[in-house]
Amino acid sequence: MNVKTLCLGVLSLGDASGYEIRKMFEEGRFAYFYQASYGSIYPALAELLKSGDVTCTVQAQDGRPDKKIYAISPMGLEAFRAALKKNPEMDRVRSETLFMMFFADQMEDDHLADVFDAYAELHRTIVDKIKSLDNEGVSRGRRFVRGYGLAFSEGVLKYMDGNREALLSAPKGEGWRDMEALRECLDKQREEDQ
Amino acid sequence: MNVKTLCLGVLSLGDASGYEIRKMFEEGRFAYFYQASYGSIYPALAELLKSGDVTCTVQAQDGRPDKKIYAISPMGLEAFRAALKKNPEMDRVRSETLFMMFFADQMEDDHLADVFDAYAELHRTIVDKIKSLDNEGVSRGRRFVRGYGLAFSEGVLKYMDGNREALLSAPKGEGWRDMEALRECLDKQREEDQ
DNA sequence: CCATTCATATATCAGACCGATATATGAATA
DNA sequence: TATTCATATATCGGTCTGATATATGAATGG
Repeated sequence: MNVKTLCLGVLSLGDASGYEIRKMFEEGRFAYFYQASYGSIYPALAELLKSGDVTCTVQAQDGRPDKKIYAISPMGLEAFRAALKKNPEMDRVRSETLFMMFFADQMEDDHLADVFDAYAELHRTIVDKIKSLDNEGVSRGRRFVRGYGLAFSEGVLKYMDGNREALLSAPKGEGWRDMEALRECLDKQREEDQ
Repeated sequence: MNVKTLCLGVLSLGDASGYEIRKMFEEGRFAYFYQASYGSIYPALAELLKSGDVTCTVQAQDGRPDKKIYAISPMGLEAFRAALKKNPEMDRVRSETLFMMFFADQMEDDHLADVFDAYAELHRTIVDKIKSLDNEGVSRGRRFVRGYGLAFSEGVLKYMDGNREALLSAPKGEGWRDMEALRECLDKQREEDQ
């Protein structure tokens, strides 16, 4: 599912500018489960315009650059519907926080606690945000992804709150090595190589 | 956190080949919260070798290509530790399933049910897999990310199981448009433009 | 009151990453 | 026996990102 399909999805709900589309993916309603940046959105819109999948009108603004409003075309809607008929690819997650915490034993205790607490706070913020949303007149698909997001953040938050001390106070485990042991290892290897 | 840092993280736990590193990210212990492919791993290892952050030994194998085993160096371990001292970037998630389900009203009912059920089954598989793991002798960081993953999948699975019928049977909402209404809209716009 | 930062707008481009592909083996499956 | 998968090494064209550029006004801080 490339960025052109993402843009068609957005436009299937209503006309929007490139700036607005980016905002939805980086800060708005899609931000929790998909991202797209200016670097891919504007080229995608240009190609969609070229292929006839979208149309574009320019709005002059007072004291601001002109605004380009994109609208999906029947051809574009058909292309989007075709994409919805496919089987989705596997989710792809990149969490620097979880990756770092996997190496908790190699982190400084204070920093580990900071990273942990910031992540918990982020989930708290997400829970509060989703709970404050009004679901009246909202499509079932949108309600579902909100509920999914709420269940996800509440679930991990509960786990984190209940395991904070267990993690931060646990003894450092096996399988990691400190600097001295590694240097000895490499020194010995260098001697053997000579 | 680029792929070189990811590789250093892996090698801080033990020596590994490029093939093994890729397996850990695409199928193994990191797959749920980070990915890296051959296309980025091999170039990253080459650069780490060049910069002295890793060392490499070649193992001949019977009837198979030679195996290159990479080991982290003291310099590399220092670089990884420096990375762990930083604040992590925001998580980035790309979920084609959630994006598609956001547009549930535009999906065919049978396909919507198929995608939903496949996603629920995936989470069930994750729950079973994590529950079957033996946590004895496992580092606290690793235990934490397992617990986090379990809480996440259990939480969303419970939500999905409890909301399946509500989603699949809900009436199609507002805010979307069918093909005919859109065509009318565009026809009218075209008339106005002439 | 002025400088800085943020928001609203349009874009581009160098660099990072991916997935398909290539090559070379053996093992498993139909 | 042919096909597919696993174990190994890589590369490269295509996609995407994030920083940057330009052009405005609004908000904030000194």
